[in-house]
Amino acid sequence: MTTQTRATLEDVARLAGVSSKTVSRVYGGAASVSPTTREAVLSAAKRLRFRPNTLARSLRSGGVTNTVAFVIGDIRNPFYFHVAAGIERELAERGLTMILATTDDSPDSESVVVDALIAQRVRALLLIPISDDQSYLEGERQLGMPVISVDRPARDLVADAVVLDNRSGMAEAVRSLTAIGHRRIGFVSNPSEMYTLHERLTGYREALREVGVTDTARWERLDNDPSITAEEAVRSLLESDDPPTAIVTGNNRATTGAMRVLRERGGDVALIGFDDFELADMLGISVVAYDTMELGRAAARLTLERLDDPTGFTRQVVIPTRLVQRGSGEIPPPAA
Amino acid sequence: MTTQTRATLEDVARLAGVSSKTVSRVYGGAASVSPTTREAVLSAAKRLRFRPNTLARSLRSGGVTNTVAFVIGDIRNPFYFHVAAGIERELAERGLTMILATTDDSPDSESVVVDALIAQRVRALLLIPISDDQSYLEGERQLGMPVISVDRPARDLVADAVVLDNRSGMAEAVRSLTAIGHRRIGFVSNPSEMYTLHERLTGYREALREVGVTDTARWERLDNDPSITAEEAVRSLLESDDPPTAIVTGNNRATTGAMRVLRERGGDVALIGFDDFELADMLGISVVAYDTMELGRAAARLTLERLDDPTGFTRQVVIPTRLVQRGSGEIPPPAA
DNA sequence: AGCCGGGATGTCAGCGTTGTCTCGACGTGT
DNA sequence: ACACGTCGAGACAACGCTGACATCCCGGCT
Repeated sequence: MTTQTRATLEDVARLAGVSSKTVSRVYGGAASVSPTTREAVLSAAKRLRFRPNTLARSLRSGGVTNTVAFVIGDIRNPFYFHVAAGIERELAERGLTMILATTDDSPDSESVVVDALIAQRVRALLLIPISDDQSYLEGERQLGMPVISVDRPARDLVADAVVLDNRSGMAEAVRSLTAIGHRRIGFVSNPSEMYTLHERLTGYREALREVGVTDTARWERLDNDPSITAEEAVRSLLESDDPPTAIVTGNNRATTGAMRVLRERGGDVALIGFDDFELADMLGISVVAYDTMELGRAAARLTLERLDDPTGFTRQVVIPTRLVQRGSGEIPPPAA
Repeated sequence: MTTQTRATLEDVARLAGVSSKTVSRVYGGAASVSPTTREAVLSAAKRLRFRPNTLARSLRSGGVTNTVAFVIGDIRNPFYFHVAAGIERELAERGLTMILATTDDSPDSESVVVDALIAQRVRALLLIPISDDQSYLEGERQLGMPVISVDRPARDLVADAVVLDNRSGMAEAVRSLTAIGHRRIGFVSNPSEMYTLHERLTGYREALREVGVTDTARWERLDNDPSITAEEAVRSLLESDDPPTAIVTGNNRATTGAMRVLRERGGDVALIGFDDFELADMLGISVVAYDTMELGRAAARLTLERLDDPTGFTRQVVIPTRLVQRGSGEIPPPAA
């Protein structure tokens, strides 16, 4: 009574009394099939619970699937999944499916994971680069596979990319602090990815240089040693000979860490974080915010663009940031 | 100079001077190939940038892919993502890939989305059911497709499931409140899914009945009207004739809402939320917590189990909850 | 010398689908 | 009555791969 095996075009054709090609035509759309035949086919298909086999279809039609891969480092990071959400949304509108793959933040596994995806003949590749060389993708690119780099540019590979306006976002934050009189401003970052850190740090230095502060090294705490937490970094800053009157952080984990320390110490040090986070409004934390989902959407749009025009010039899309003032960033320095 | 089309087994075979079957054997693993030949094949493959075509392989070998689908309502919900993370982790260890699909919380699109996934011949189907009838999956189940229901049981379908211990989790929370003297306890929930809401509400009522409180209706605010926010619900509760001295919430959005209202009113009403959330520790909010990733991991393990033993009895895994006391839930009633 | 076993390789067909080509039937215009 | 175009439908091959089976060669045994 139960079908042991899945129905194929042939099965449907046999039941409907037509050839398999006719069934194919019914599903394929375009070609001409008489209404009577179409009906017969559809009812047979329904009876057999027929589902066209996308695999076979893809194989026949030049190996093109409707699947796009998004490669991320660590799926637990909420940042990544907001981006993924944006991608998924935008792709779904074009009937593309997103498949998510992770490298567990291990640079070595990046190319392994990507290889597996290519073996699955994904239609395009979106990735947050973590290895320091993406040149292994050059061949794919030449074969027409769109490669889109997200959150940071690819290394040694010409590829479309979507990045944040890291530098000016951070500069804006620091300027808002110097505007109210701060000069000694700390920069704290958790171990984090080189590119974004570098850009944000540059923005920080630029903004301070504008008000004549050039020797910022003593206020920079960017330990890439994962054993040193942002909390410790902030404590060491505040206990130094020349403690800052304000702190900016390089990412949201650092912001939370800094927040905890500043809270327990009482609140006269200003704080502005990079990356918005839930409940930041409630906690009164000023941040450099941006539309995380839009980062994904933009990446997806770039993908579609590249699919439509494989030989076009590669583009880099920059997502703007904005300073959200909620209190913590508007605390003036002690002696004004 | 650039290969215009992707290399196939044939191409590699020709270059290596062997038959395509031999190349297949090199990649397939098991069979015996002399070291010399293997070398020749591998170097030819490398030269041609050959990547085996998983699609073709799957097609040939009975249409089985290594892809598992996870169907969720709204990808922006962080809850889903933690679950997805758990699934991905657990599946990756077995070489399975997770593909994420969303229904945009529209019950009607559930079966459409699932259909598309089946057309892709996914190996198993994990879903957070949102339509009120999953019987359309019965055929697939009979064809041996594992169907795992996550966070709530499937409707009208025998399927493995992973759920939270909603009822006793909530009961524990309420008991902790009655233990310190609360009797008038409000239950506030945002519009949310029926099953979990029902279970949690039942736990709430049970715990109150244990201390002789049976008429709880006046303290229940479970508007499924999305236009009524949790904030409003809490306000209306507090302004009623018989205001509660403590509030429990049915999900994390409701918790945040309640928290905001209680904060602005000053803090003599106790609050325990269902679902943990980031920074809850910092805000001192007591919650019923559970391991979100574990929910996903358990679902994935169930999937693997069902793949290994397609005819075994279906199981329901219950993820335990635990009460995390952080202050807001330990506020005693005014007149103790 | 003749036979057997087994390792290394090849041949062939077919997985489910669709592109290409072909064929028959029917309608139209002269 | 005949040529011609159009439309619906089928036959066949092929997409890239692997399972089943065949073949070949060589060492070891009687």
